[in-house]
Amino acid sequence: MNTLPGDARLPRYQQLRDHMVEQIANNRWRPGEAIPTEAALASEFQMSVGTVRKAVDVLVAEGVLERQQGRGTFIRRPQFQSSLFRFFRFESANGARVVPESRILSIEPLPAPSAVAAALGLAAQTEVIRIVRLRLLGAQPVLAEEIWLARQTFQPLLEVELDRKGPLLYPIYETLCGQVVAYAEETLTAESVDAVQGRLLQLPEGSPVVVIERLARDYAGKPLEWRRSRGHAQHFRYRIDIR
Amino acid sequence: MNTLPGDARLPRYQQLRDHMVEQIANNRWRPGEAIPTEAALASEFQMSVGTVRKAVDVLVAEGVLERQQGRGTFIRRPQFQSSLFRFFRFESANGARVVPESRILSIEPLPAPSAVAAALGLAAQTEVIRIVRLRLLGAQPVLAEEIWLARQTFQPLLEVELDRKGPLLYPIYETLCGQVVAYAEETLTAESVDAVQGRLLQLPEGSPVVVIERLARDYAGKPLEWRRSRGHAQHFRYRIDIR
DNA sequence: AAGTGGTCTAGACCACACA
DNA sequence: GTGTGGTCTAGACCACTTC
Repeated sequence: MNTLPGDARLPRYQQLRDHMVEQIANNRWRPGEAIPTEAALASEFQMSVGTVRKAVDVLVAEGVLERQQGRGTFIRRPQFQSSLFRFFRFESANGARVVPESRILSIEPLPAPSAVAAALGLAAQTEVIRIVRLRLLGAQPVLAEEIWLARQTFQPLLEVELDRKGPLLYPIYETLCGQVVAYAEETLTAESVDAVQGRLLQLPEGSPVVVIERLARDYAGKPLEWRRSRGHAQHFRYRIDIR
Repeated sequence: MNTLPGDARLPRYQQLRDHMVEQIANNRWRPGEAIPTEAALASEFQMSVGTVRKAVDVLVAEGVLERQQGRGTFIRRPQFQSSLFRFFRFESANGARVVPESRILSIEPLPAPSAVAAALGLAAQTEVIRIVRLRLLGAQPVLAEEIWLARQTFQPLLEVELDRKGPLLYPIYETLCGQVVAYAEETLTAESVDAVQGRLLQLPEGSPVVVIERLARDYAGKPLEWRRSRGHAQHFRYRIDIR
């Protein structure tokens, strides 16, 4: 038995939803784990199973939870490497999808430029870490990325050989820095590549490139990472259903 | 009282959902109209209100219906002109969003090229209508569009002065041809503009443009229109939330 | 067989729209 | 006030997973 915090004017299923998000944000439940059964939650918070189901429905629709009939309901671990696949077609010679390798060109602490500080919600000049890296298929560069992180939180990254740890950063954030990326906002634009980026991507200056800016947040909504990725427009294809 | 058609092994709420989609597809209910109340549907199909609510929930999530507390549940009329706003920022001098004007450059019947026939689900060489038009803000072209329609269904378009009827085609399809666009699939790509399109858009050859291909369908899923729009990448910005 | 989520019921009361 | 959708209850039984 327990009582729900939060605004009592809200529907009870919303209060429960908010409470569960908070549990996840506070690492009470970890990604991949099962939450208590619907019956257990109903009895803990003195509500009917139907109300619990409605709260869970909301979180499933938001992509936070995942139901598995007969097994339980689990905290979903977001699959962010799929993000690039939504935008860029990276395929090996036989047509299988491939995660491009990663080559880190630089990683260094520096005072935050004002745009980065604003995006990450930091005071101007706060120390941040900038990572510049290339993503490659074989020898061919396909994406150039700039990644910005608060130094205070991500200091451990400066003390390891990142390139040894594979192309995906978010699992590293989780194991090394205890930070879980839960949501992200992405903005797509397109532009003509400049000389610097063109050299990185081995494209003639003026070639069309697609730019993806991403702000990644934890379950509590706190900004963790800001990154800007540029890729050759020729690999870019994005499909969407509208109504 | 009534019985539901369809696969009786499916959950009853799914059967009701399918039935309602069929009603809409057959123009039994028109966009903007209210569907029967939940209580009426429950008694008509001999199920509880909770089951009706679940069927309606699904259709609301799919964007087909819209609930209005205290008023009723309505067939949603899709607002497709907002599609371009999702991708391109068209603003007047004072920052307000504007629907670009339309200037039709050509409209003519011709045998379907094979790619168009495939997209529209027509036999090769079926007669189709091709519309080429520019979208402009003031004197400035911002989008160039190619639009393909089955001639048999859209013949009335050839017999009117389309430019007199405003920049939005879908309301015209509805009033003149009785066709309601319900869903669409869009594919985004980017490329360097060629000489022909560059002249239309008043851009130097090689400038980056974003290409949107759209296949629009009616409620029954039948393809109605295939179009390809090109716009200057500088106006392109698309934001998305991921999890 | 036991435990989980999935479907469904029949009712209650609340919040909002509208005449 | 009447009618609509919105919330919530307390059960029942089904389908699937796991032991």
